[in-house]
Amino acid sequence: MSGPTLNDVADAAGVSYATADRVLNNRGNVAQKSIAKVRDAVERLGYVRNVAAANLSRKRVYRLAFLIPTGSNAFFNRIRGHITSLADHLSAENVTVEIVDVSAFSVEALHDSIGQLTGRDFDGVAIVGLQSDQLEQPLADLRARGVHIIGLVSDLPAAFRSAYIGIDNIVAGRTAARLTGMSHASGAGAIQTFAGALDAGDHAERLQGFRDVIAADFPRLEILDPILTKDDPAVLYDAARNALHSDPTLTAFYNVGAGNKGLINAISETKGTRPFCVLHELVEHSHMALVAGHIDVVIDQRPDVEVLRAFTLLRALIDQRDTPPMLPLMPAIFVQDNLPADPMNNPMKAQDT
Amino acid sequence: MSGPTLNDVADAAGVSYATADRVLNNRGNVAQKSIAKVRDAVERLGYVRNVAAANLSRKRVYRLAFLIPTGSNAFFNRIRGHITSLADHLSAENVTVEIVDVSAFSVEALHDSIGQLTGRDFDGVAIVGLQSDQLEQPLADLRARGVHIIGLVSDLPAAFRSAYIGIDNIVAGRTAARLTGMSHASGAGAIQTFAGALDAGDHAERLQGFRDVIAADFPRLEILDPILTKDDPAVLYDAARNALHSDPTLTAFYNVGAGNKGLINAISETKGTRPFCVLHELVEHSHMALVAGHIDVVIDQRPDVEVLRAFTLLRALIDQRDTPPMLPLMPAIFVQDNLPADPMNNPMKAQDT
DNA sequence: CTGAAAGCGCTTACAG
DNA sequence: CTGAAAGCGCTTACAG
Repeated sequence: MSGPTLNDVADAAGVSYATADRVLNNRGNVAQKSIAKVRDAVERLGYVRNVAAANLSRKRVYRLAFLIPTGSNAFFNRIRGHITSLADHLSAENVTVEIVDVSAFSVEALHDSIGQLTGRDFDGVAIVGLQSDQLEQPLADLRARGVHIIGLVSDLPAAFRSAYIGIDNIVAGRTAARLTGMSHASGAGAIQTFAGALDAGDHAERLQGFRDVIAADFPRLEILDPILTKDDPAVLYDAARNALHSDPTLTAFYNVGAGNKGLINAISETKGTRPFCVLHELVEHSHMALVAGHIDVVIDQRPDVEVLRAFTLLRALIDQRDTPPMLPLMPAIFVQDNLPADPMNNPMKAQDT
Repeated sequence: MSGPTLNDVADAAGVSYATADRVLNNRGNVAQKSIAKVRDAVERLGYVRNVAAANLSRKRVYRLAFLIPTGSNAFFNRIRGHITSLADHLSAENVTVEIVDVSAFSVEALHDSIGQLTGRDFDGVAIVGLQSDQLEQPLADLRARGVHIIGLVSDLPAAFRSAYIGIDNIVAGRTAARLTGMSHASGAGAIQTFAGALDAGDHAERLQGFRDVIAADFPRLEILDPILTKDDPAVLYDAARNALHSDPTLTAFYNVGAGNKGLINAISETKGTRPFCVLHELVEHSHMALVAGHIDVVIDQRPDVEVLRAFTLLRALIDQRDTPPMLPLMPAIFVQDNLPADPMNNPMKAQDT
């Protein structure tokens, strides 16, 4: 069962255990001839290292940090919850994690936070990033210390992180459009869109995916220009209320950004029929709105899966293992009937994708 | 970081390492007084056993078996694929798995297969079950040998297995109904349903969930009685073709069962508009049909997650650990835009829910 | 450049 | 009922 051990390899190669270990872990200081013999033996025996044993021996500790935007944003609170709950689970496997709060949307704040990480002796960090070359220097410094870096939910400058974990926002927008289109049964309609800001990459991308699908497959639907909300519930509330009252021809609402509480409140105060309503991220209030029938569809990026993948990836990176193949993450569609039982939607074992 | 070890516990309790171990693992033969002292020390120190070290030491091997229905059923082929790919991953952790083929839908065949397992020295088995008291005897025998048993996808008599992993089919049917209803934009319509057979519990349940939602929230939609297909693509093909030609008032198709290839073929041969179409299980042909626009929605039970959970649960059971909390599995909704990149939809780490 | 040895946190005989 | 010791497969000083 257990396959050959390093001992078997060393024997087969005719070298000592220590030497076999050296070539396997590229510790250097080994004669070419020995390297060849060991490599050969590994090949022949099909040796595969026992990671559990290795970690036990090494007393490997994984010191991880997550840089997460602060604020009352329900989505990031959910992310926080997933991190803590997984960290809890993983404390038995010698991983410790620290969640570092960063001012949302501020390049400067992020720059400084990354800088502060540098002295801290972390092994790996996951960062909810921004696209700005101002971040390159602190990221490079961090990396120079041997810290592994990945982007989470929102990417960092690509050359300065080992991987990115997040959904494709164009796909998320397309998915929203598909369901919105469906809901019109090939009838005509007008869709009011909302966005936080259009210079933030992800909102623009979602909107674009949305437009692409509507244009291609639902040509009878008109998309009204997005109302910009700064993701502020109060702005959403006013805008939605106003749209609801002043434009009875609207057949759908689509908010690509946050601040949904305001949108939901505006809808719930309206009597009679309402527009078909799609928004992003399953959090407590969107969950409740789905159940109450105030909205129809939530497109969710599965933060539980994202967090789980972040841990898996970071550990693999730290162990210098091949990183497991990470398929693109696809957004999940929720209606009121397939809602997860647990409001936190906990990663159980999480194990599940 | 690493917390207290059993050594610390033994010291604190004033007993030997071996004795501490005995009470922790309930090996018996320990004085009440010692037990109390150890329990107390564990409590005080917050000791938590290092599973990796335990397994390393024990040379624990997990011999698992999966009993899966044979046949060309694409869904079960997908299940098989997930099992093999995960098994591959887990071979490094000393788990071996054998997939045992069983004739589909046959209580006798299942009875015999379970019987044959009894001599085989497995530690845990996952069985795609049937509800029949004929299975109780062989299950009881198997269990008497210390084999852990769980139901997978379709349950066994509940008293004779430790857990069941599968979706709630009523929920699956409700979800299908929600999307079907949505697609009518509060217009009227008529839905042709298809089912393999109505005595098979899961089909009846899906249909019921479907009916419940339509009746409650989409009263203008009429549900036609299901055409029974035995999940045979040829039957589906003929029935769908016939319905398409003879009843132009149909606005939707819903197949609760398998045999979708036939349904898809019938639709793809039809010119002009077609009914809105919802079916179950994402497999190669339903995936392609979604992409091609022959169907609109696939409700999927996430076999990757199910298989992953089966492994996790079986190992926990075998280790006599508390089984991780398993939230009810919710069906996933796929449209052509949020389809997984990998046709096999591999459980990466799978880790994800 | 190479080896022998201790130790990671546990389990499993074995001997009292 | 209790303990001392070997061993699981590795890594890490330490000594050549």
